[in-house]
Amino acid sequence: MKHFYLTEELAQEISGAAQEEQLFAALSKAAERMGFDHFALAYDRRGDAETGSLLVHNYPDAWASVFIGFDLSANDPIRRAGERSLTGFQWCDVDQFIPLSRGDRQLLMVARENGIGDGFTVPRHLPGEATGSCTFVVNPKGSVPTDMLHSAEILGAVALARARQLVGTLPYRKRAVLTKRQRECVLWSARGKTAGETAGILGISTETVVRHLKIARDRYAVHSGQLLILCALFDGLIGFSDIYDWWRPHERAP
Amino acid sequence: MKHFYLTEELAQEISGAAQEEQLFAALSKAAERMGFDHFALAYDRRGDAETGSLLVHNYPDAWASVFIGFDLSANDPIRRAGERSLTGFQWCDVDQFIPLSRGDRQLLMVARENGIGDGFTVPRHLPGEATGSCTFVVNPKGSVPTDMLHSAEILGAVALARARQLVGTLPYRKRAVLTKRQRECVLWSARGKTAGETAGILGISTETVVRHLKIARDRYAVHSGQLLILCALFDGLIGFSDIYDWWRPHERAP
DNA sequence: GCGCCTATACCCAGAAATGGGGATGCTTTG
DNA sequence: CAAAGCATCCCCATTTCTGGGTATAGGCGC
Repeated sequence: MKHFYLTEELAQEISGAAQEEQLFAALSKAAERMGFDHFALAYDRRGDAETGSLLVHNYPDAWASVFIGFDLSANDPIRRAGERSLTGFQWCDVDQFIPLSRGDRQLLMVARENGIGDGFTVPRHLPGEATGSCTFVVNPKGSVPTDMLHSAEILGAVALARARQLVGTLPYRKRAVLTKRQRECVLWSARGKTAGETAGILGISTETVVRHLKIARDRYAVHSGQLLILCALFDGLIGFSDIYDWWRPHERAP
Repeated sequence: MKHFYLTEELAQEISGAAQEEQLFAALSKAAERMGFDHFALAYDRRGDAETGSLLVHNYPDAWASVFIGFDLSANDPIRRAGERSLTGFQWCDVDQFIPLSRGDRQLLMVARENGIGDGFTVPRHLPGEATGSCTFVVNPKGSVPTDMLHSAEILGAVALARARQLVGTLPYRKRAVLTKRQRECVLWSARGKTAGETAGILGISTETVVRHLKIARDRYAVHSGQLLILCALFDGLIGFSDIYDWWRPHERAP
């Protein structure tokens, strides 16, 4: 496969980028070599806009100023589609992932007028920590080099992993010392049970459950049950999958 | 690169698997060809344990029965690490992602006694929809074929994408299940603020905050504030770092 | 044995959440 | 344009949480 060595070389460069500038250079080169005209790498660690996000791109100035200036990203259908795909996808296929509203189509039209044609986006998500995407774009007149999508998928993933390293992960916090019983009470609380229900499940009195939860809150020095389970979740005392099945999927308004 | 054609061929087989049995066969073959002894593919679409999850593996019977029978997966450190990594990772490196408790190490020891040595796990997450992982494992005496990790990463991702297709996607739900104001209220709630405090922060009445939170709970069809913020967290409406600074590191009892 | 921690249980009082009802402007969307 | 959704405010009653005090029994290590 003729592209393999190229991909390998570009991946090395991307993952070796020590700073944003080098990442820019490496991705610019990667996009060009693959036959794309632009790239955009966005990594968003939630909550901390200053140090928690990274946006590197070589979009045309016109589009960049429109897209970022007007904060169109909030309604970006590509971003929404990225939340529904495990793998990279071509923009012309987004309607396979999400329905496009009139506003969405309009946004894509405006993009086209600003030099942004079709594209290929590699999404990655870390539940509770961050979302990111790496996009390669061609001009409106050009077409996506479909024989390079495999490479684009790999390079996008590499770039996102590097972005996460540059941005930094969330600081680690040591596990709290909760006893077994306390953890059980926290877990059932996280599953939406009231103290009374938990008492029934564990076969102890409501008062005791209340007491366990109070001690757990004290341990974490928080004053609300919400924060308590977030602490426990972040500590790894409980995991998302411990609670997946306890809130029902339910039908939401179409 | 000598592995390239192999990877390509195996990827074709995996992504072409029409049913679970074929996926099993394709992944068995892939694991073997790469120099691994076992594989395990887990895909968990939220909320529907019966049709929403897929578990395919060729682990030794002893370990499979222990691991699944005793539901050790709930405490699996590999699973937790997978929630903290954008890319595939080797098991011997998990302590770079999460701290290992004594129980965690014990679990890994037990695994080792049951024929499960080191491994390489490819995690993928879709916030609000599912989490999955594809793992390749070597025997305790063997060692992970590090020159094949690139292939493993690709094949794991392909397998997970196929698993998602087999399991089916969740019916599309637009991201803004919650309006901006509702999200704000949820966020401050997650930060441990009461409705009254949130009202002060947002400059609206307490009643309105209460109403927003009620609507949010209704949207997710849950009955507690705890579950509400977990839903929001899982949906990606809020992130850990949104709340990280709102619960104090606090000194815990030594 | 003694101290420390844990699990268990109970009481109280105030604060907060939860689940209903209704109403008004305003923007967005089809 | 008309319908839908959003943000805002108000009322109500009930349940649950939260924080404080107190106590007994058992396990564990020193």
